[in-house]
Amino acid sequence: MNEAGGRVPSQLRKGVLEYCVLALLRDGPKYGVELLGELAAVSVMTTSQGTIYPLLSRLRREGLVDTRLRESPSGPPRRYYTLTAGGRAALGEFAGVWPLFRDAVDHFLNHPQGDPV
Amino acid sequence: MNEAGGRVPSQLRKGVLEYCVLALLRDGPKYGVELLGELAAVSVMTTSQGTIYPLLSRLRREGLVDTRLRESPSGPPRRYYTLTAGGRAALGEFAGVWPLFRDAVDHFLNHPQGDPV
DNA sequence: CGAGGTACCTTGCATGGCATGGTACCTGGT
DNA sequence: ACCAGGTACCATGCCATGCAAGGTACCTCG
Repeated sequence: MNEAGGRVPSQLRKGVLEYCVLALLRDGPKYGVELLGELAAVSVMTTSQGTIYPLLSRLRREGLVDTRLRESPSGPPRRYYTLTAGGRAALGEFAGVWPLFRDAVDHFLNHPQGDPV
Repeated sequence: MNEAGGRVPSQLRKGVLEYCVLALLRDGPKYGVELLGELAAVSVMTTSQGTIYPLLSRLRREGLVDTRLRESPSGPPRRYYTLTAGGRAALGEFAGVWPLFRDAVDHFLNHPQGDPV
């Protein structure tokens, strides 16, 4: 259990983390641990290696990212992930659905006692 | 696969539907099919009986809702669900986390090429 | 008394986050 | 030469939860 947020965010991240990663890759190639850091910069998105690596493998298997192994200035080689055309398309699809979903949740949360929509 | 939205919304709903239901119950007791209808009023939240009934059973088991069987004016009796204090607390906790989560996703989606936060 | 509508519920599966544990590379100290 | 510690990658197994499919029961109407 994640102490910084508890049980709720873990379920929330389901199906969203994937697209946050794709979004981060718009800015250029990134490697696993780097992505972990950028996600954790927004604390509610903090996750672990046990989440990110299976996720990245899946993205690769589905052709949404390409990978390239590169030497590190200090440490073991890093696997850099780059968006493919398919990845860009998937991200675009999500960007279309997300606002609808977000507003729906806001709607349910913020309209007390039979407020008109 | 849900034709009205595809694979994305189904994963998005995970862990959120529960709180949308709790939010709907703030307005007073509701029964299963009624909740289905109110969720479907926002199309991205459309779901099925196979989702809602296990969910409601779980909420009851966890003490977030109370239930009461009542006769229907026409048809079989309906099981009405009411928020408990625990349910209200869970909803409040979610209402605290959700904006953080929502803004985080917006952040990742909307900040191109190294925009400062 | 059967057909159709309403309503409840269960079973089994698929998805995806997570804890845990393991491997390998590189550097720096002794 | 060797080992400790940091960095980085990856796999296994579990659990929560949405969903399709299928089942039961109540009520009304012809």
